[in-house]
Amino acid sequence: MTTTVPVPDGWPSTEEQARAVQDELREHVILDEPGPPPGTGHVTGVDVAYDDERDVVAAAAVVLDASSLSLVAEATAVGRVSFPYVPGLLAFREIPTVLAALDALPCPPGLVVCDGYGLAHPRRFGLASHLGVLTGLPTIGVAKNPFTFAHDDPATPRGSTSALLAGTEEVGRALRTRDGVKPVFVSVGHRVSLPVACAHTLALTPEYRLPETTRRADALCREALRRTRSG
DNA sequence: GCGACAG
DNA sequence: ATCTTGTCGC
Repeated sequence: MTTTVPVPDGWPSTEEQARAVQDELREHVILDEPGPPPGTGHVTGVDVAYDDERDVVAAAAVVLDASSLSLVAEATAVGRVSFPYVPGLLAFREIPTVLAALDALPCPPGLVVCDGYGLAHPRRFGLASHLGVLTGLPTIGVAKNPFTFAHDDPATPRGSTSALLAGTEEVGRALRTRDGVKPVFVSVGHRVSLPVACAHTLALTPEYRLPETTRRADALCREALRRTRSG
């Protein structure tokens, strides 16, 4: 079942408004909790796919058992594109529909894994941070690119890390999830520590570079978008 | 001022 | 993100 969502009332309509929202909500991020132990409970991946031509966005939330990585539940939602893509303001484009997909789940999500950044953000409030503050859930961000941040190449073996740096501040880590393959970029969202976020990411990558959560959420939201086009 | 820039 | 064929390899 796919739920349909409108753009929320009061949603920012300018970049200036959106940045002001980030500056305000940032105060509510919790950074001093370790987060759920890797391999226990639920882990949920969220992702979105777009059809800018038709102004449609589809989101998916996929709940896995953290220990076996088997499917527990999944939900999708479709909505209107709520913001243009602006680097640093990605959350305003994705969050309304992602929230609807999470709400449609029949069980608690546990840790939420986002496709993008949390703390590693120009104002230290990326998608994962934003989603965490709005839901109260523990969240992390796992991105495929280093954005504007600096990093050294991690050593070759899976599990190797290097700091993601904004100046001298460590805002995340480059984490090698497969031997010799381009690393992913992990940052903290809400209520999870950086070492625990990296441990979760490793637990979610037994076979591929990207976490099973995001792989499955990606496949599901694309399928939901296709159903929107044909049905 | 110019370019770069998560998805 | 999305547009897109074949191709090399496990």
